[in-house]
Amino acid sequence: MEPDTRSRILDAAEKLLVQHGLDATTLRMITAEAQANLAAVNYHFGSKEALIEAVFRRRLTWLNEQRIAALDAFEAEAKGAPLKPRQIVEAFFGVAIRMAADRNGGQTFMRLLGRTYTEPTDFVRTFLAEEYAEVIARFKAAFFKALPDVPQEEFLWRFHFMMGALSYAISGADALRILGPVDDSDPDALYARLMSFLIGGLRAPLPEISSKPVRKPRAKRAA
Amino acid sequence: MEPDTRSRILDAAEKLLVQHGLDATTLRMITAEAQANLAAVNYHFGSKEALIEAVFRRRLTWLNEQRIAALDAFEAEAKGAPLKPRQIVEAFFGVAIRMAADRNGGQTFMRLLGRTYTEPTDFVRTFLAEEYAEVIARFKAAFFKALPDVPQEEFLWRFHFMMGALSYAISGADALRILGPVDDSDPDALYARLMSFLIGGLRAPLPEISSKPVRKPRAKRAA
DNA sequence: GGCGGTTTAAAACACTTGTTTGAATTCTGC
DNA sequence: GCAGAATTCAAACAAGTGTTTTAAACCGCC
Repeated sequence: MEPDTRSRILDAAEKLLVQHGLDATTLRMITAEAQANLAAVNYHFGSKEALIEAVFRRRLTWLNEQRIAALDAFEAEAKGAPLKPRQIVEAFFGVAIRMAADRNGGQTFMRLLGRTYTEPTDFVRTFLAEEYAEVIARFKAAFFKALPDVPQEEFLWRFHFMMGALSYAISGADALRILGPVDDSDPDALYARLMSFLIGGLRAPLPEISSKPVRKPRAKRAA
Repeated sequence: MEPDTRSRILDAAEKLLVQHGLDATTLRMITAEAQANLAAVNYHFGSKEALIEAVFRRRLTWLNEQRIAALDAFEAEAKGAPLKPRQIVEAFFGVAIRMAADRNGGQTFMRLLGRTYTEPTDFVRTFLAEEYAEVIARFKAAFFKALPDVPQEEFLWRFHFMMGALSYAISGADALRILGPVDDSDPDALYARLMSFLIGGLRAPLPEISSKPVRKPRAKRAA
């Protein structure tokens, strides 16, 4: 209860949004959790949409700055030479995983982000796109330089797949409970696991794609 | 307008749920799209929750039956020998991708499923868990047989990551628009891309989990 | 025909949503 | 102290939610 109302609302909103989703989280839930008056959110933020945007922006800008900083560091170290794919993956996804490991709010936020990425309300999507624009451009360039023989479109898809794996990695045991009981308490282990999976997927042999529909070599069941 | 009201409602609900999410989709939107009366959904299904459950169950049971059938076919072919990891991946994820390629409703549903897996309302999660129970058990067993060196927990995580990649693969251009313009019109290409990525990730070298004192001495390739 | 069960229709139900209002209260600088 | 701004508060707002109700229309069938 110590920080000011505005911060308490942001924290409460972050926590509840990841639990219930964007639409199912009501202002009354948020203000109750934040021990603030209902009207406070409209007073401090103007609307529910603006509040949600503030929740995202608060951490997302920082996250992407960290990503770019990590990339800068690797590139300075490389002195113009192409980076190793592993370094680029580390700069983008490692930073995210590390933020997700931060019990001090970062974990909550990353789960929210992972969930929202595929399920965007329109206003969140456009806002996410602009917030990601710079970091995406930087990493695309780095990857094309590191793996010049990988077609652009192919790489974009793999990057997309990697984002999916990251998202599920962060949402963690919530969804994993469907598969079976696992331990997600060790962030270092999760980091190592995800990294090796991502690198393996990124460096997989390029698929053979013909422009015309190909017959799928599939073993039809005998039954 | 040809089929009966119940089917029209199911189709309309499926279409709208993937567009707006579980909570943001209202019964009035659904009944308007289905050209049915508002009360029809409560008459035919009992409640909104029951309708959503029916939307999922209609295709999900069939999907998982297909997965088990595909696994059965491979196992019959192998005559007791362990399957190749690629076959198991094909049986689980290939079937899903192929259903997602079906423009005749399957695509819509798979996007809905991928989105819902990480963002589950409580009742959807418990229902998903029971609907997945059998297929998960079968595939866990097949994988453990095929890759005896891989610790169970390690495999569960990789399976989880693969689900994430699948989910993003299916949600496709919607989310990819953040990365840049790509073509997701060719389902065969998507299938080939995802498969090679998944196999690459699954067969990646096992990570070294340093935090635990017990080391895995046989940390060779995962397959 | 007309009847019984099934389906649709319109309206109202009780409730929750985000937002606004206008008066109290607290804080700030002097 | 105290004016003036900033913040909090309780209450109400209009609009939208899922659900229920009641009557009307439809259907197959003897």
